[in-house]
Amino acid sequence: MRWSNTFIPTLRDDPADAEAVSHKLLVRAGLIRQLSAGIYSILPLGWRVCRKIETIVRDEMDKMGAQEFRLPALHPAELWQRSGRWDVMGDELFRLKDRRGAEMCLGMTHEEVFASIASEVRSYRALPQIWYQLQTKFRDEPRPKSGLLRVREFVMKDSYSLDLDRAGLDHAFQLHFDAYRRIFERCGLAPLAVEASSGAMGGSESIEFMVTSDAGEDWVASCGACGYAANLEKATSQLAEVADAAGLAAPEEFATPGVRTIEDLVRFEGGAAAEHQIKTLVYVLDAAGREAPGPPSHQIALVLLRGDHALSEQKLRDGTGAVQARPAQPEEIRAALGASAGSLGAVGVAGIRIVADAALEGRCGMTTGANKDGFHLRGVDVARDVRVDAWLDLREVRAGEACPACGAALGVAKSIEVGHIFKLGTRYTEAMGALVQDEAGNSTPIVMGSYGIGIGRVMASIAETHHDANGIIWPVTVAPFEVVISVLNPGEVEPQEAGERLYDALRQQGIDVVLDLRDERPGVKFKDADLVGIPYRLVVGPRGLAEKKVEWKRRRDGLTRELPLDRAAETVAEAIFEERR
RNA sequence: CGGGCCGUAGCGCAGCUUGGUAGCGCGCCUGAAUGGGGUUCAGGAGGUCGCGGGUUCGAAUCCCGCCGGCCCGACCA
Repeated sequence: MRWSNTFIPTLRDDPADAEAVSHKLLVRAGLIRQLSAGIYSILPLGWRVCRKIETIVRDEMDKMGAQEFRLPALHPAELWQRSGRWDVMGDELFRLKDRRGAEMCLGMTHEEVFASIASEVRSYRALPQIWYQLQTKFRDEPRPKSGLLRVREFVMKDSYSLDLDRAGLDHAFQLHFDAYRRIFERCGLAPLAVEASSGAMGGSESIEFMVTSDAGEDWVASCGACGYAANLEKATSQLAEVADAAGLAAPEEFATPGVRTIEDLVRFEGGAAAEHQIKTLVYVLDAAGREAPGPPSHQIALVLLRGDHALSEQKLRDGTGAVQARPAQPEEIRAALGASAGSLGAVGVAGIRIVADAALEGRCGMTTGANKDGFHLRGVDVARDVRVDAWLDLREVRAGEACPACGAALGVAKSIEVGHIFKLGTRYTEAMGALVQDEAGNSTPIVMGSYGIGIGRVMASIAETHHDANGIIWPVTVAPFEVVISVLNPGEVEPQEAGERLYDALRQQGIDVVLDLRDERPGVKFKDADLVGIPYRLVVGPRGLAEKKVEWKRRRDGLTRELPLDRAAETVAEAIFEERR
């Protein structure tokens, strides 16, 4: 390609509405343009990067024996109604009607479609299968942000494993785990594989691939000592024992005028330290759970935590089976408990579901609200005074707490989710009637797994982690071009011809090269090459040409060498072959 | 969905308080010089001032409504 007739609209200024580094750089370097909130056009340079990422993904998928499909993006409502997700997915599912008024939606993922196709698999002998596609997903995110990191329309590699049993699923899951490792590594990323919540997807086990970055939106707890890593939605830690004072014979009410928060009560004369308080939160859960179809019903629940602990809403959802969980409104709280936030407690409460964090188990001498505005109870013995329906892990882990595996201090870092793999089980295959006959002739639902990688998010994550003050620094494996030849005096015959010869020679070696013959000042070409992030630059200018040499510069670290003109193509090609892997 | 900020040329912005024929920088086009890190000079093109309504002799500017975008929060497979 020639730079002059390739559409590379670089910008000098950061776009005003961009915050994330990758957003600024991808726009400035001319890879993407925004069309609407969370909707982006991929420009030629961006598309080159995406295609290289896709090629790596396809290569690794094909290596595990997966077969590529192309499924529709437009789905009939009926499909989603069958799995129950039509009601569960809420506003995130783009819904529309066709001309006859039939309800449809745009696919946010493809478990339903693949499972319905899988219903044509009738015999265990046809298993296992791994099916995949690269295709556009639509999710009406409440808040798109950070350029390509969180969007409403994006391309995903999604794959689905079909197996006769759990052991088969475990194997397919492991194949994906290993393939994902290689894919990200080849893209220049080193994501952490972390335990994650499966959320509304359902299933028994899931692992996210997380790239540490401030632009990320998930928090990951990880242990530098033993390698334990988990999304904060799932992470646990070891807690130090708290010594309780001898309890009272019964809870004792005391006046606490003006006390509204845990902190207030810590400071209050006759109050209690936070770890000796019970935090009482009121939540509204949809009780239907994820198995039952139809619109969910709602239920008030009390959520109890140690005073100094924070609730993880995802753990609450996971622990209770709720799909939605939201804090109750003040009126709902008053109706349920007869008091307002600040004086709430679970002692003596009947007829309301009570879930408690495991850290409260066996505690006594605790202080909590009395369900009477301006009053609290002290001397509460949890086992004796509170009717707990379920003990759950509800607490959000904090940095510095002890690793559950080895006891070392956990770190917590912001991360971008670039991939997620799920062991789904039989939820979708049962719903879609994807049953096979096993060896004994019994009909049994296919066991399914699902696995996703966001292509655009991978591209943005690379930009997010590979850049400097001058622009992006693409790894050779995904770079829009591997080499740029900057000809400094394009108006003169000799440099131009030298540039063209180099260009032809590199093309012949199979190198992805762009020739910059634009009538621009050298500085402009250098700035553009750096901004766009091309890994290698060859400079053909009068200075070197006088000695039959060209300058070879590596973007990554600025390493510069003089190469003899007649050997340059060969030398550069060798270096690139080395880095392609 | 709650809170905040913002829509003026391809990009970045000023003008709005105090209404009077729309401006700056970059980029773009033409010409000249220059030629190893966004060079310089001269000339030029380009705008329904987000949309609709109102007030006014007159609205980018004041008022009302709507739409769109960004950030924080809620939410998020």
